[in-house]
Amino acid sequence: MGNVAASLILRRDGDAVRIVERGTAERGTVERDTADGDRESVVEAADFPRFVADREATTGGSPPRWVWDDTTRWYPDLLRAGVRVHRCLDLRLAHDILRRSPHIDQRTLAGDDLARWDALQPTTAHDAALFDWHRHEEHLDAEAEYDRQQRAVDASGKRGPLELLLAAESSGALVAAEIDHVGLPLREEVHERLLTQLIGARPLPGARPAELERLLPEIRAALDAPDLNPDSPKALLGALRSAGLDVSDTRAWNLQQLDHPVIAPLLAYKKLQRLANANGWRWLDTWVSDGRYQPGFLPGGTVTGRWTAQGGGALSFPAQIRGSVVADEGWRFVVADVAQLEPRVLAALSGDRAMSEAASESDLYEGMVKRGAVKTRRDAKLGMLGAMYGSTSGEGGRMVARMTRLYPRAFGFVEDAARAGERAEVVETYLGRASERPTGRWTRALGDEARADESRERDRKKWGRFTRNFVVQGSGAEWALCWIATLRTLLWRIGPQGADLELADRPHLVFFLHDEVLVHTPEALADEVVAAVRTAAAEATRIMFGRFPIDFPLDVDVCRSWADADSRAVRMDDADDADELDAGDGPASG
DNA sequence: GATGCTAGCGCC
DNA sequence: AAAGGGCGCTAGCATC
Repeated sequence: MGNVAASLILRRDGDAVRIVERGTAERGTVERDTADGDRESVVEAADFPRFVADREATTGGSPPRWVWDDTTRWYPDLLRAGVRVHRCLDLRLAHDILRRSPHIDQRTLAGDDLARWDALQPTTAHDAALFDWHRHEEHLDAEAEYDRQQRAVDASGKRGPLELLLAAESSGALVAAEIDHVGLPLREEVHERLLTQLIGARPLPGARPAELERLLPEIRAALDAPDLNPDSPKALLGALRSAGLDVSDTRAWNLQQLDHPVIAPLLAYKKLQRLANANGWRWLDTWVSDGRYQPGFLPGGTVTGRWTAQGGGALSFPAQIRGSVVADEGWRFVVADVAQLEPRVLAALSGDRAMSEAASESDLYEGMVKRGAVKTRRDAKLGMLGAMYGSTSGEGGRMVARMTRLYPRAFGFVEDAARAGERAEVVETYLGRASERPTGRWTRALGDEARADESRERDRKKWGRFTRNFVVQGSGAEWALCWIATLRTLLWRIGPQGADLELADRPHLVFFLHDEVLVHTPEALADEVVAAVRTAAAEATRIMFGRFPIDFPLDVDVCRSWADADSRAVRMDDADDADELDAGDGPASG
């Protein structure tokens, strides 16, 4: 990720910020740069944003790296002050990764405040309002932790991949903070109109929306259950059974198979009720203001390294309401997603040439069909999903068995990961994020003495499916982090340059969803943004996999509304299997 | 009234 | 007999 001119290690000290500047004569070493020496300065909190802005502006070509305990404790304030940084090292996120890594000598990370670093949690907008800004972290010694981490990584034997992982993770933290800062453009009036069309006008507090109120008597009549509340799964299940329907749960997919007058209105009701609950008026009031939705992204929130979000449901933003996401006047969205990210990552991490050859097609599954490996796209997909999730029976299981002969390296790779998990071993992503160790009931299930017990055997298999998927999902998340980190840097160079131009004035990332990004950009710069998105993907591939031949083709759309980014929909229409497999197109694959 | 759990469904 | 991974979020419901 380029040469680092200097690391500036930050620590809050009362109402001031103490900054230790460490030259890095030799990248990654802990030795102090004797030519330059450590410089320590103390800056009043009020002057800190300007200090950062100056350093960002004056370090010609080689911006500093800000080393801080936790991006969520530093960066939002800077962004509010109009200051953006090029790069950082997030010690909290790095600590989490290193603490789990089997390549790290954990003694190297041990310090007086180890437990505090272990327990350090990101702050949220909610916390920020509750707690004084330096209450939690003022005693955390970033300099000591930084030194420990550097030593640990240097001695790990995996320095290159781990440094890349920590850099990518840290860049992700910057992206997340920036997205939360600017927000996703979402027009309240469009959303309200959409809700009104689908479920009726905004109801009075406590009342059901009109469309639900309309469906309710139909459902009750069809089941001869005049007081039924369909929102109660228990009551609904009872009513369905009383009506003579043979059901064991009330899932929509199961109800769909049944032939009964209640099914149509009930499924319609469930669908609309879900929308009203998850993304209705209350959601709008809570999470959207002044035309912006703030997703509350938490980088590294998942064991596999995928992000999570808190509160607003950002990671399950329904396709149904993406029409509310509308670019500003004179602006556009550039929407890009990767087709079959995880299968492609698997081909590369296992070094499976046959699979990477099939991946030279924009549709990996068609590539397999075209090369005669499988008969239909549907078969290819069932087999790939089965391999990544651990199907053992049914069509998926059969395809896994067949395709294992065609792609022994890729299929063997996930198989090995599953076996390792079943033996209670830790598995790793491509860059070295380690899976958590089994605890609690899992420890018992994975012990040697557990062999004969059926329920423990089930648990053992389940843990194997987790580690099987971990290596693929986690490595896919790493590719995606490299992608958005590079894209973020490229976007900053597009369009007019100037210190007075803030993030929201330029092309900027507004959403990230595992394998998909949204960039909000002035219309005139959209073509440049499209090129940047593609360049960043190619660069991510090179950074991760070097010369191994693997393609990560993107579907890119320039549009006014997220709903108009229809490459995904078109591809699913073309497919012969959109309805047979789960609602999406597989894991983070499009 | 607060808390923790499950069922169900949304996303990848 | 069947056996697909990772999440968040809501309402309902049991419990304290």
